Amino acid sequence: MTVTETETTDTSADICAGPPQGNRRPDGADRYTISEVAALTGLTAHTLRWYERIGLMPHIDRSHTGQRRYSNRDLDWLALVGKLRLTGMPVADMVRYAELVRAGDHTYTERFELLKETREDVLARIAELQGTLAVLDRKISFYADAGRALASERTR
Amino acid sequence: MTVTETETTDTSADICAGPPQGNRRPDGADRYTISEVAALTGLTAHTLRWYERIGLMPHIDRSHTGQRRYSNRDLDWLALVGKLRLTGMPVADMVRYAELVRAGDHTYTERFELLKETREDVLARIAELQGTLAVLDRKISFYADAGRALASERTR
DNA sequence: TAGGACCCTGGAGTGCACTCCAAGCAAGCA
DNA sequence: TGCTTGCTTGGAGTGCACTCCAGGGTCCTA
Repeated sequence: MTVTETETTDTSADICAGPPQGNRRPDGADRYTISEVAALTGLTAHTLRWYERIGLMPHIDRSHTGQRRYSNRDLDWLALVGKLRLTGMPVADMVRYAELVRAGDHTYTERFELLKETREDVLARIAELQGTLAVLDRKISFYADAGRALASERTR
Repeated sequence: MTVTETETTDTSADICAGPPQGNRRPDGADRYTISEVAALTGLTAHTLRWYERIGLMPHIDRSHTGQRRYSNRDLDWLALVGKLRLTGMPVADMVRYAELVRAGDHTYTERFELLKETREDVLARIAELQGTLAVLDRKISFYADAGRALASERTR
């Protein structure tokens, strides 16, 4: 049995994926230029090349003249990277994950652990934000009350 | 009527305030040194001085020899700043808010708007994170299934 | 009154995640 | 054939949020 990242192909369950990365080409005809991928992902061409340089991308296929040709699979990987980036995960950690994927099946457990840790981080982050939301809501209602008091002062 | 930030004194409703900023001194005896505030807030003394330099803090009281003496009110402000920082609000925006507070009552509406915008940002951020959580959960269960398959393969 | 811990300042340095640049090659079109 | 547009590279530059340093003053305790 082989544990690969092919499952990233399933993006059907994605909720609120940033910029709509709609018009994909069917598998087999999926050879996107860097600027097409930039448009599709919302990243700049600069950033895409940089991701590759630091090892965050698998080796991208090239045209006969050396230009990058991205596949649907590369797009899936970028979608995952985008999600992980949203969690605030440092790029270095994402590179580590990419290395594990490249290294093959024996890194399976480590990947699993990394994902579970990330999940915990995300839950903690959500809790933090909800705490902040509570503070914000108290302040907002304070200002709203003050606003009403000010208004009634004017009409008095 | 005066709309000040005295309401920040009420921290009773704070949920999950980062490092427990418990042992405060009673109002009137609240003259903390910079290192005490550092311990209380989890910020470094460097960062506290830097916050002051960029205008993120009100003017901090000084001892007769020029050393900073923070008050409970300063601590409250720092708690709010900490919350806003958690939302990912840029420091420049927090400085803007601080300026509005310093400027007085006539900035009331602007502050209100800023808080409401921030609230929207936080809600959007939470939604994003929940989207990421969904992706993470799918991947995690994929790995868990793969793990079970691998295990049953071994016992076969 | 000596020593060590703490505090002050302006300015320089750090780490991260991009972001841009210069110089050159390649493809499509008038 | 020239022009425009897009792609290539290594390396340098940017903006943010700290983080640290040098050189000096202050506080407290023995």
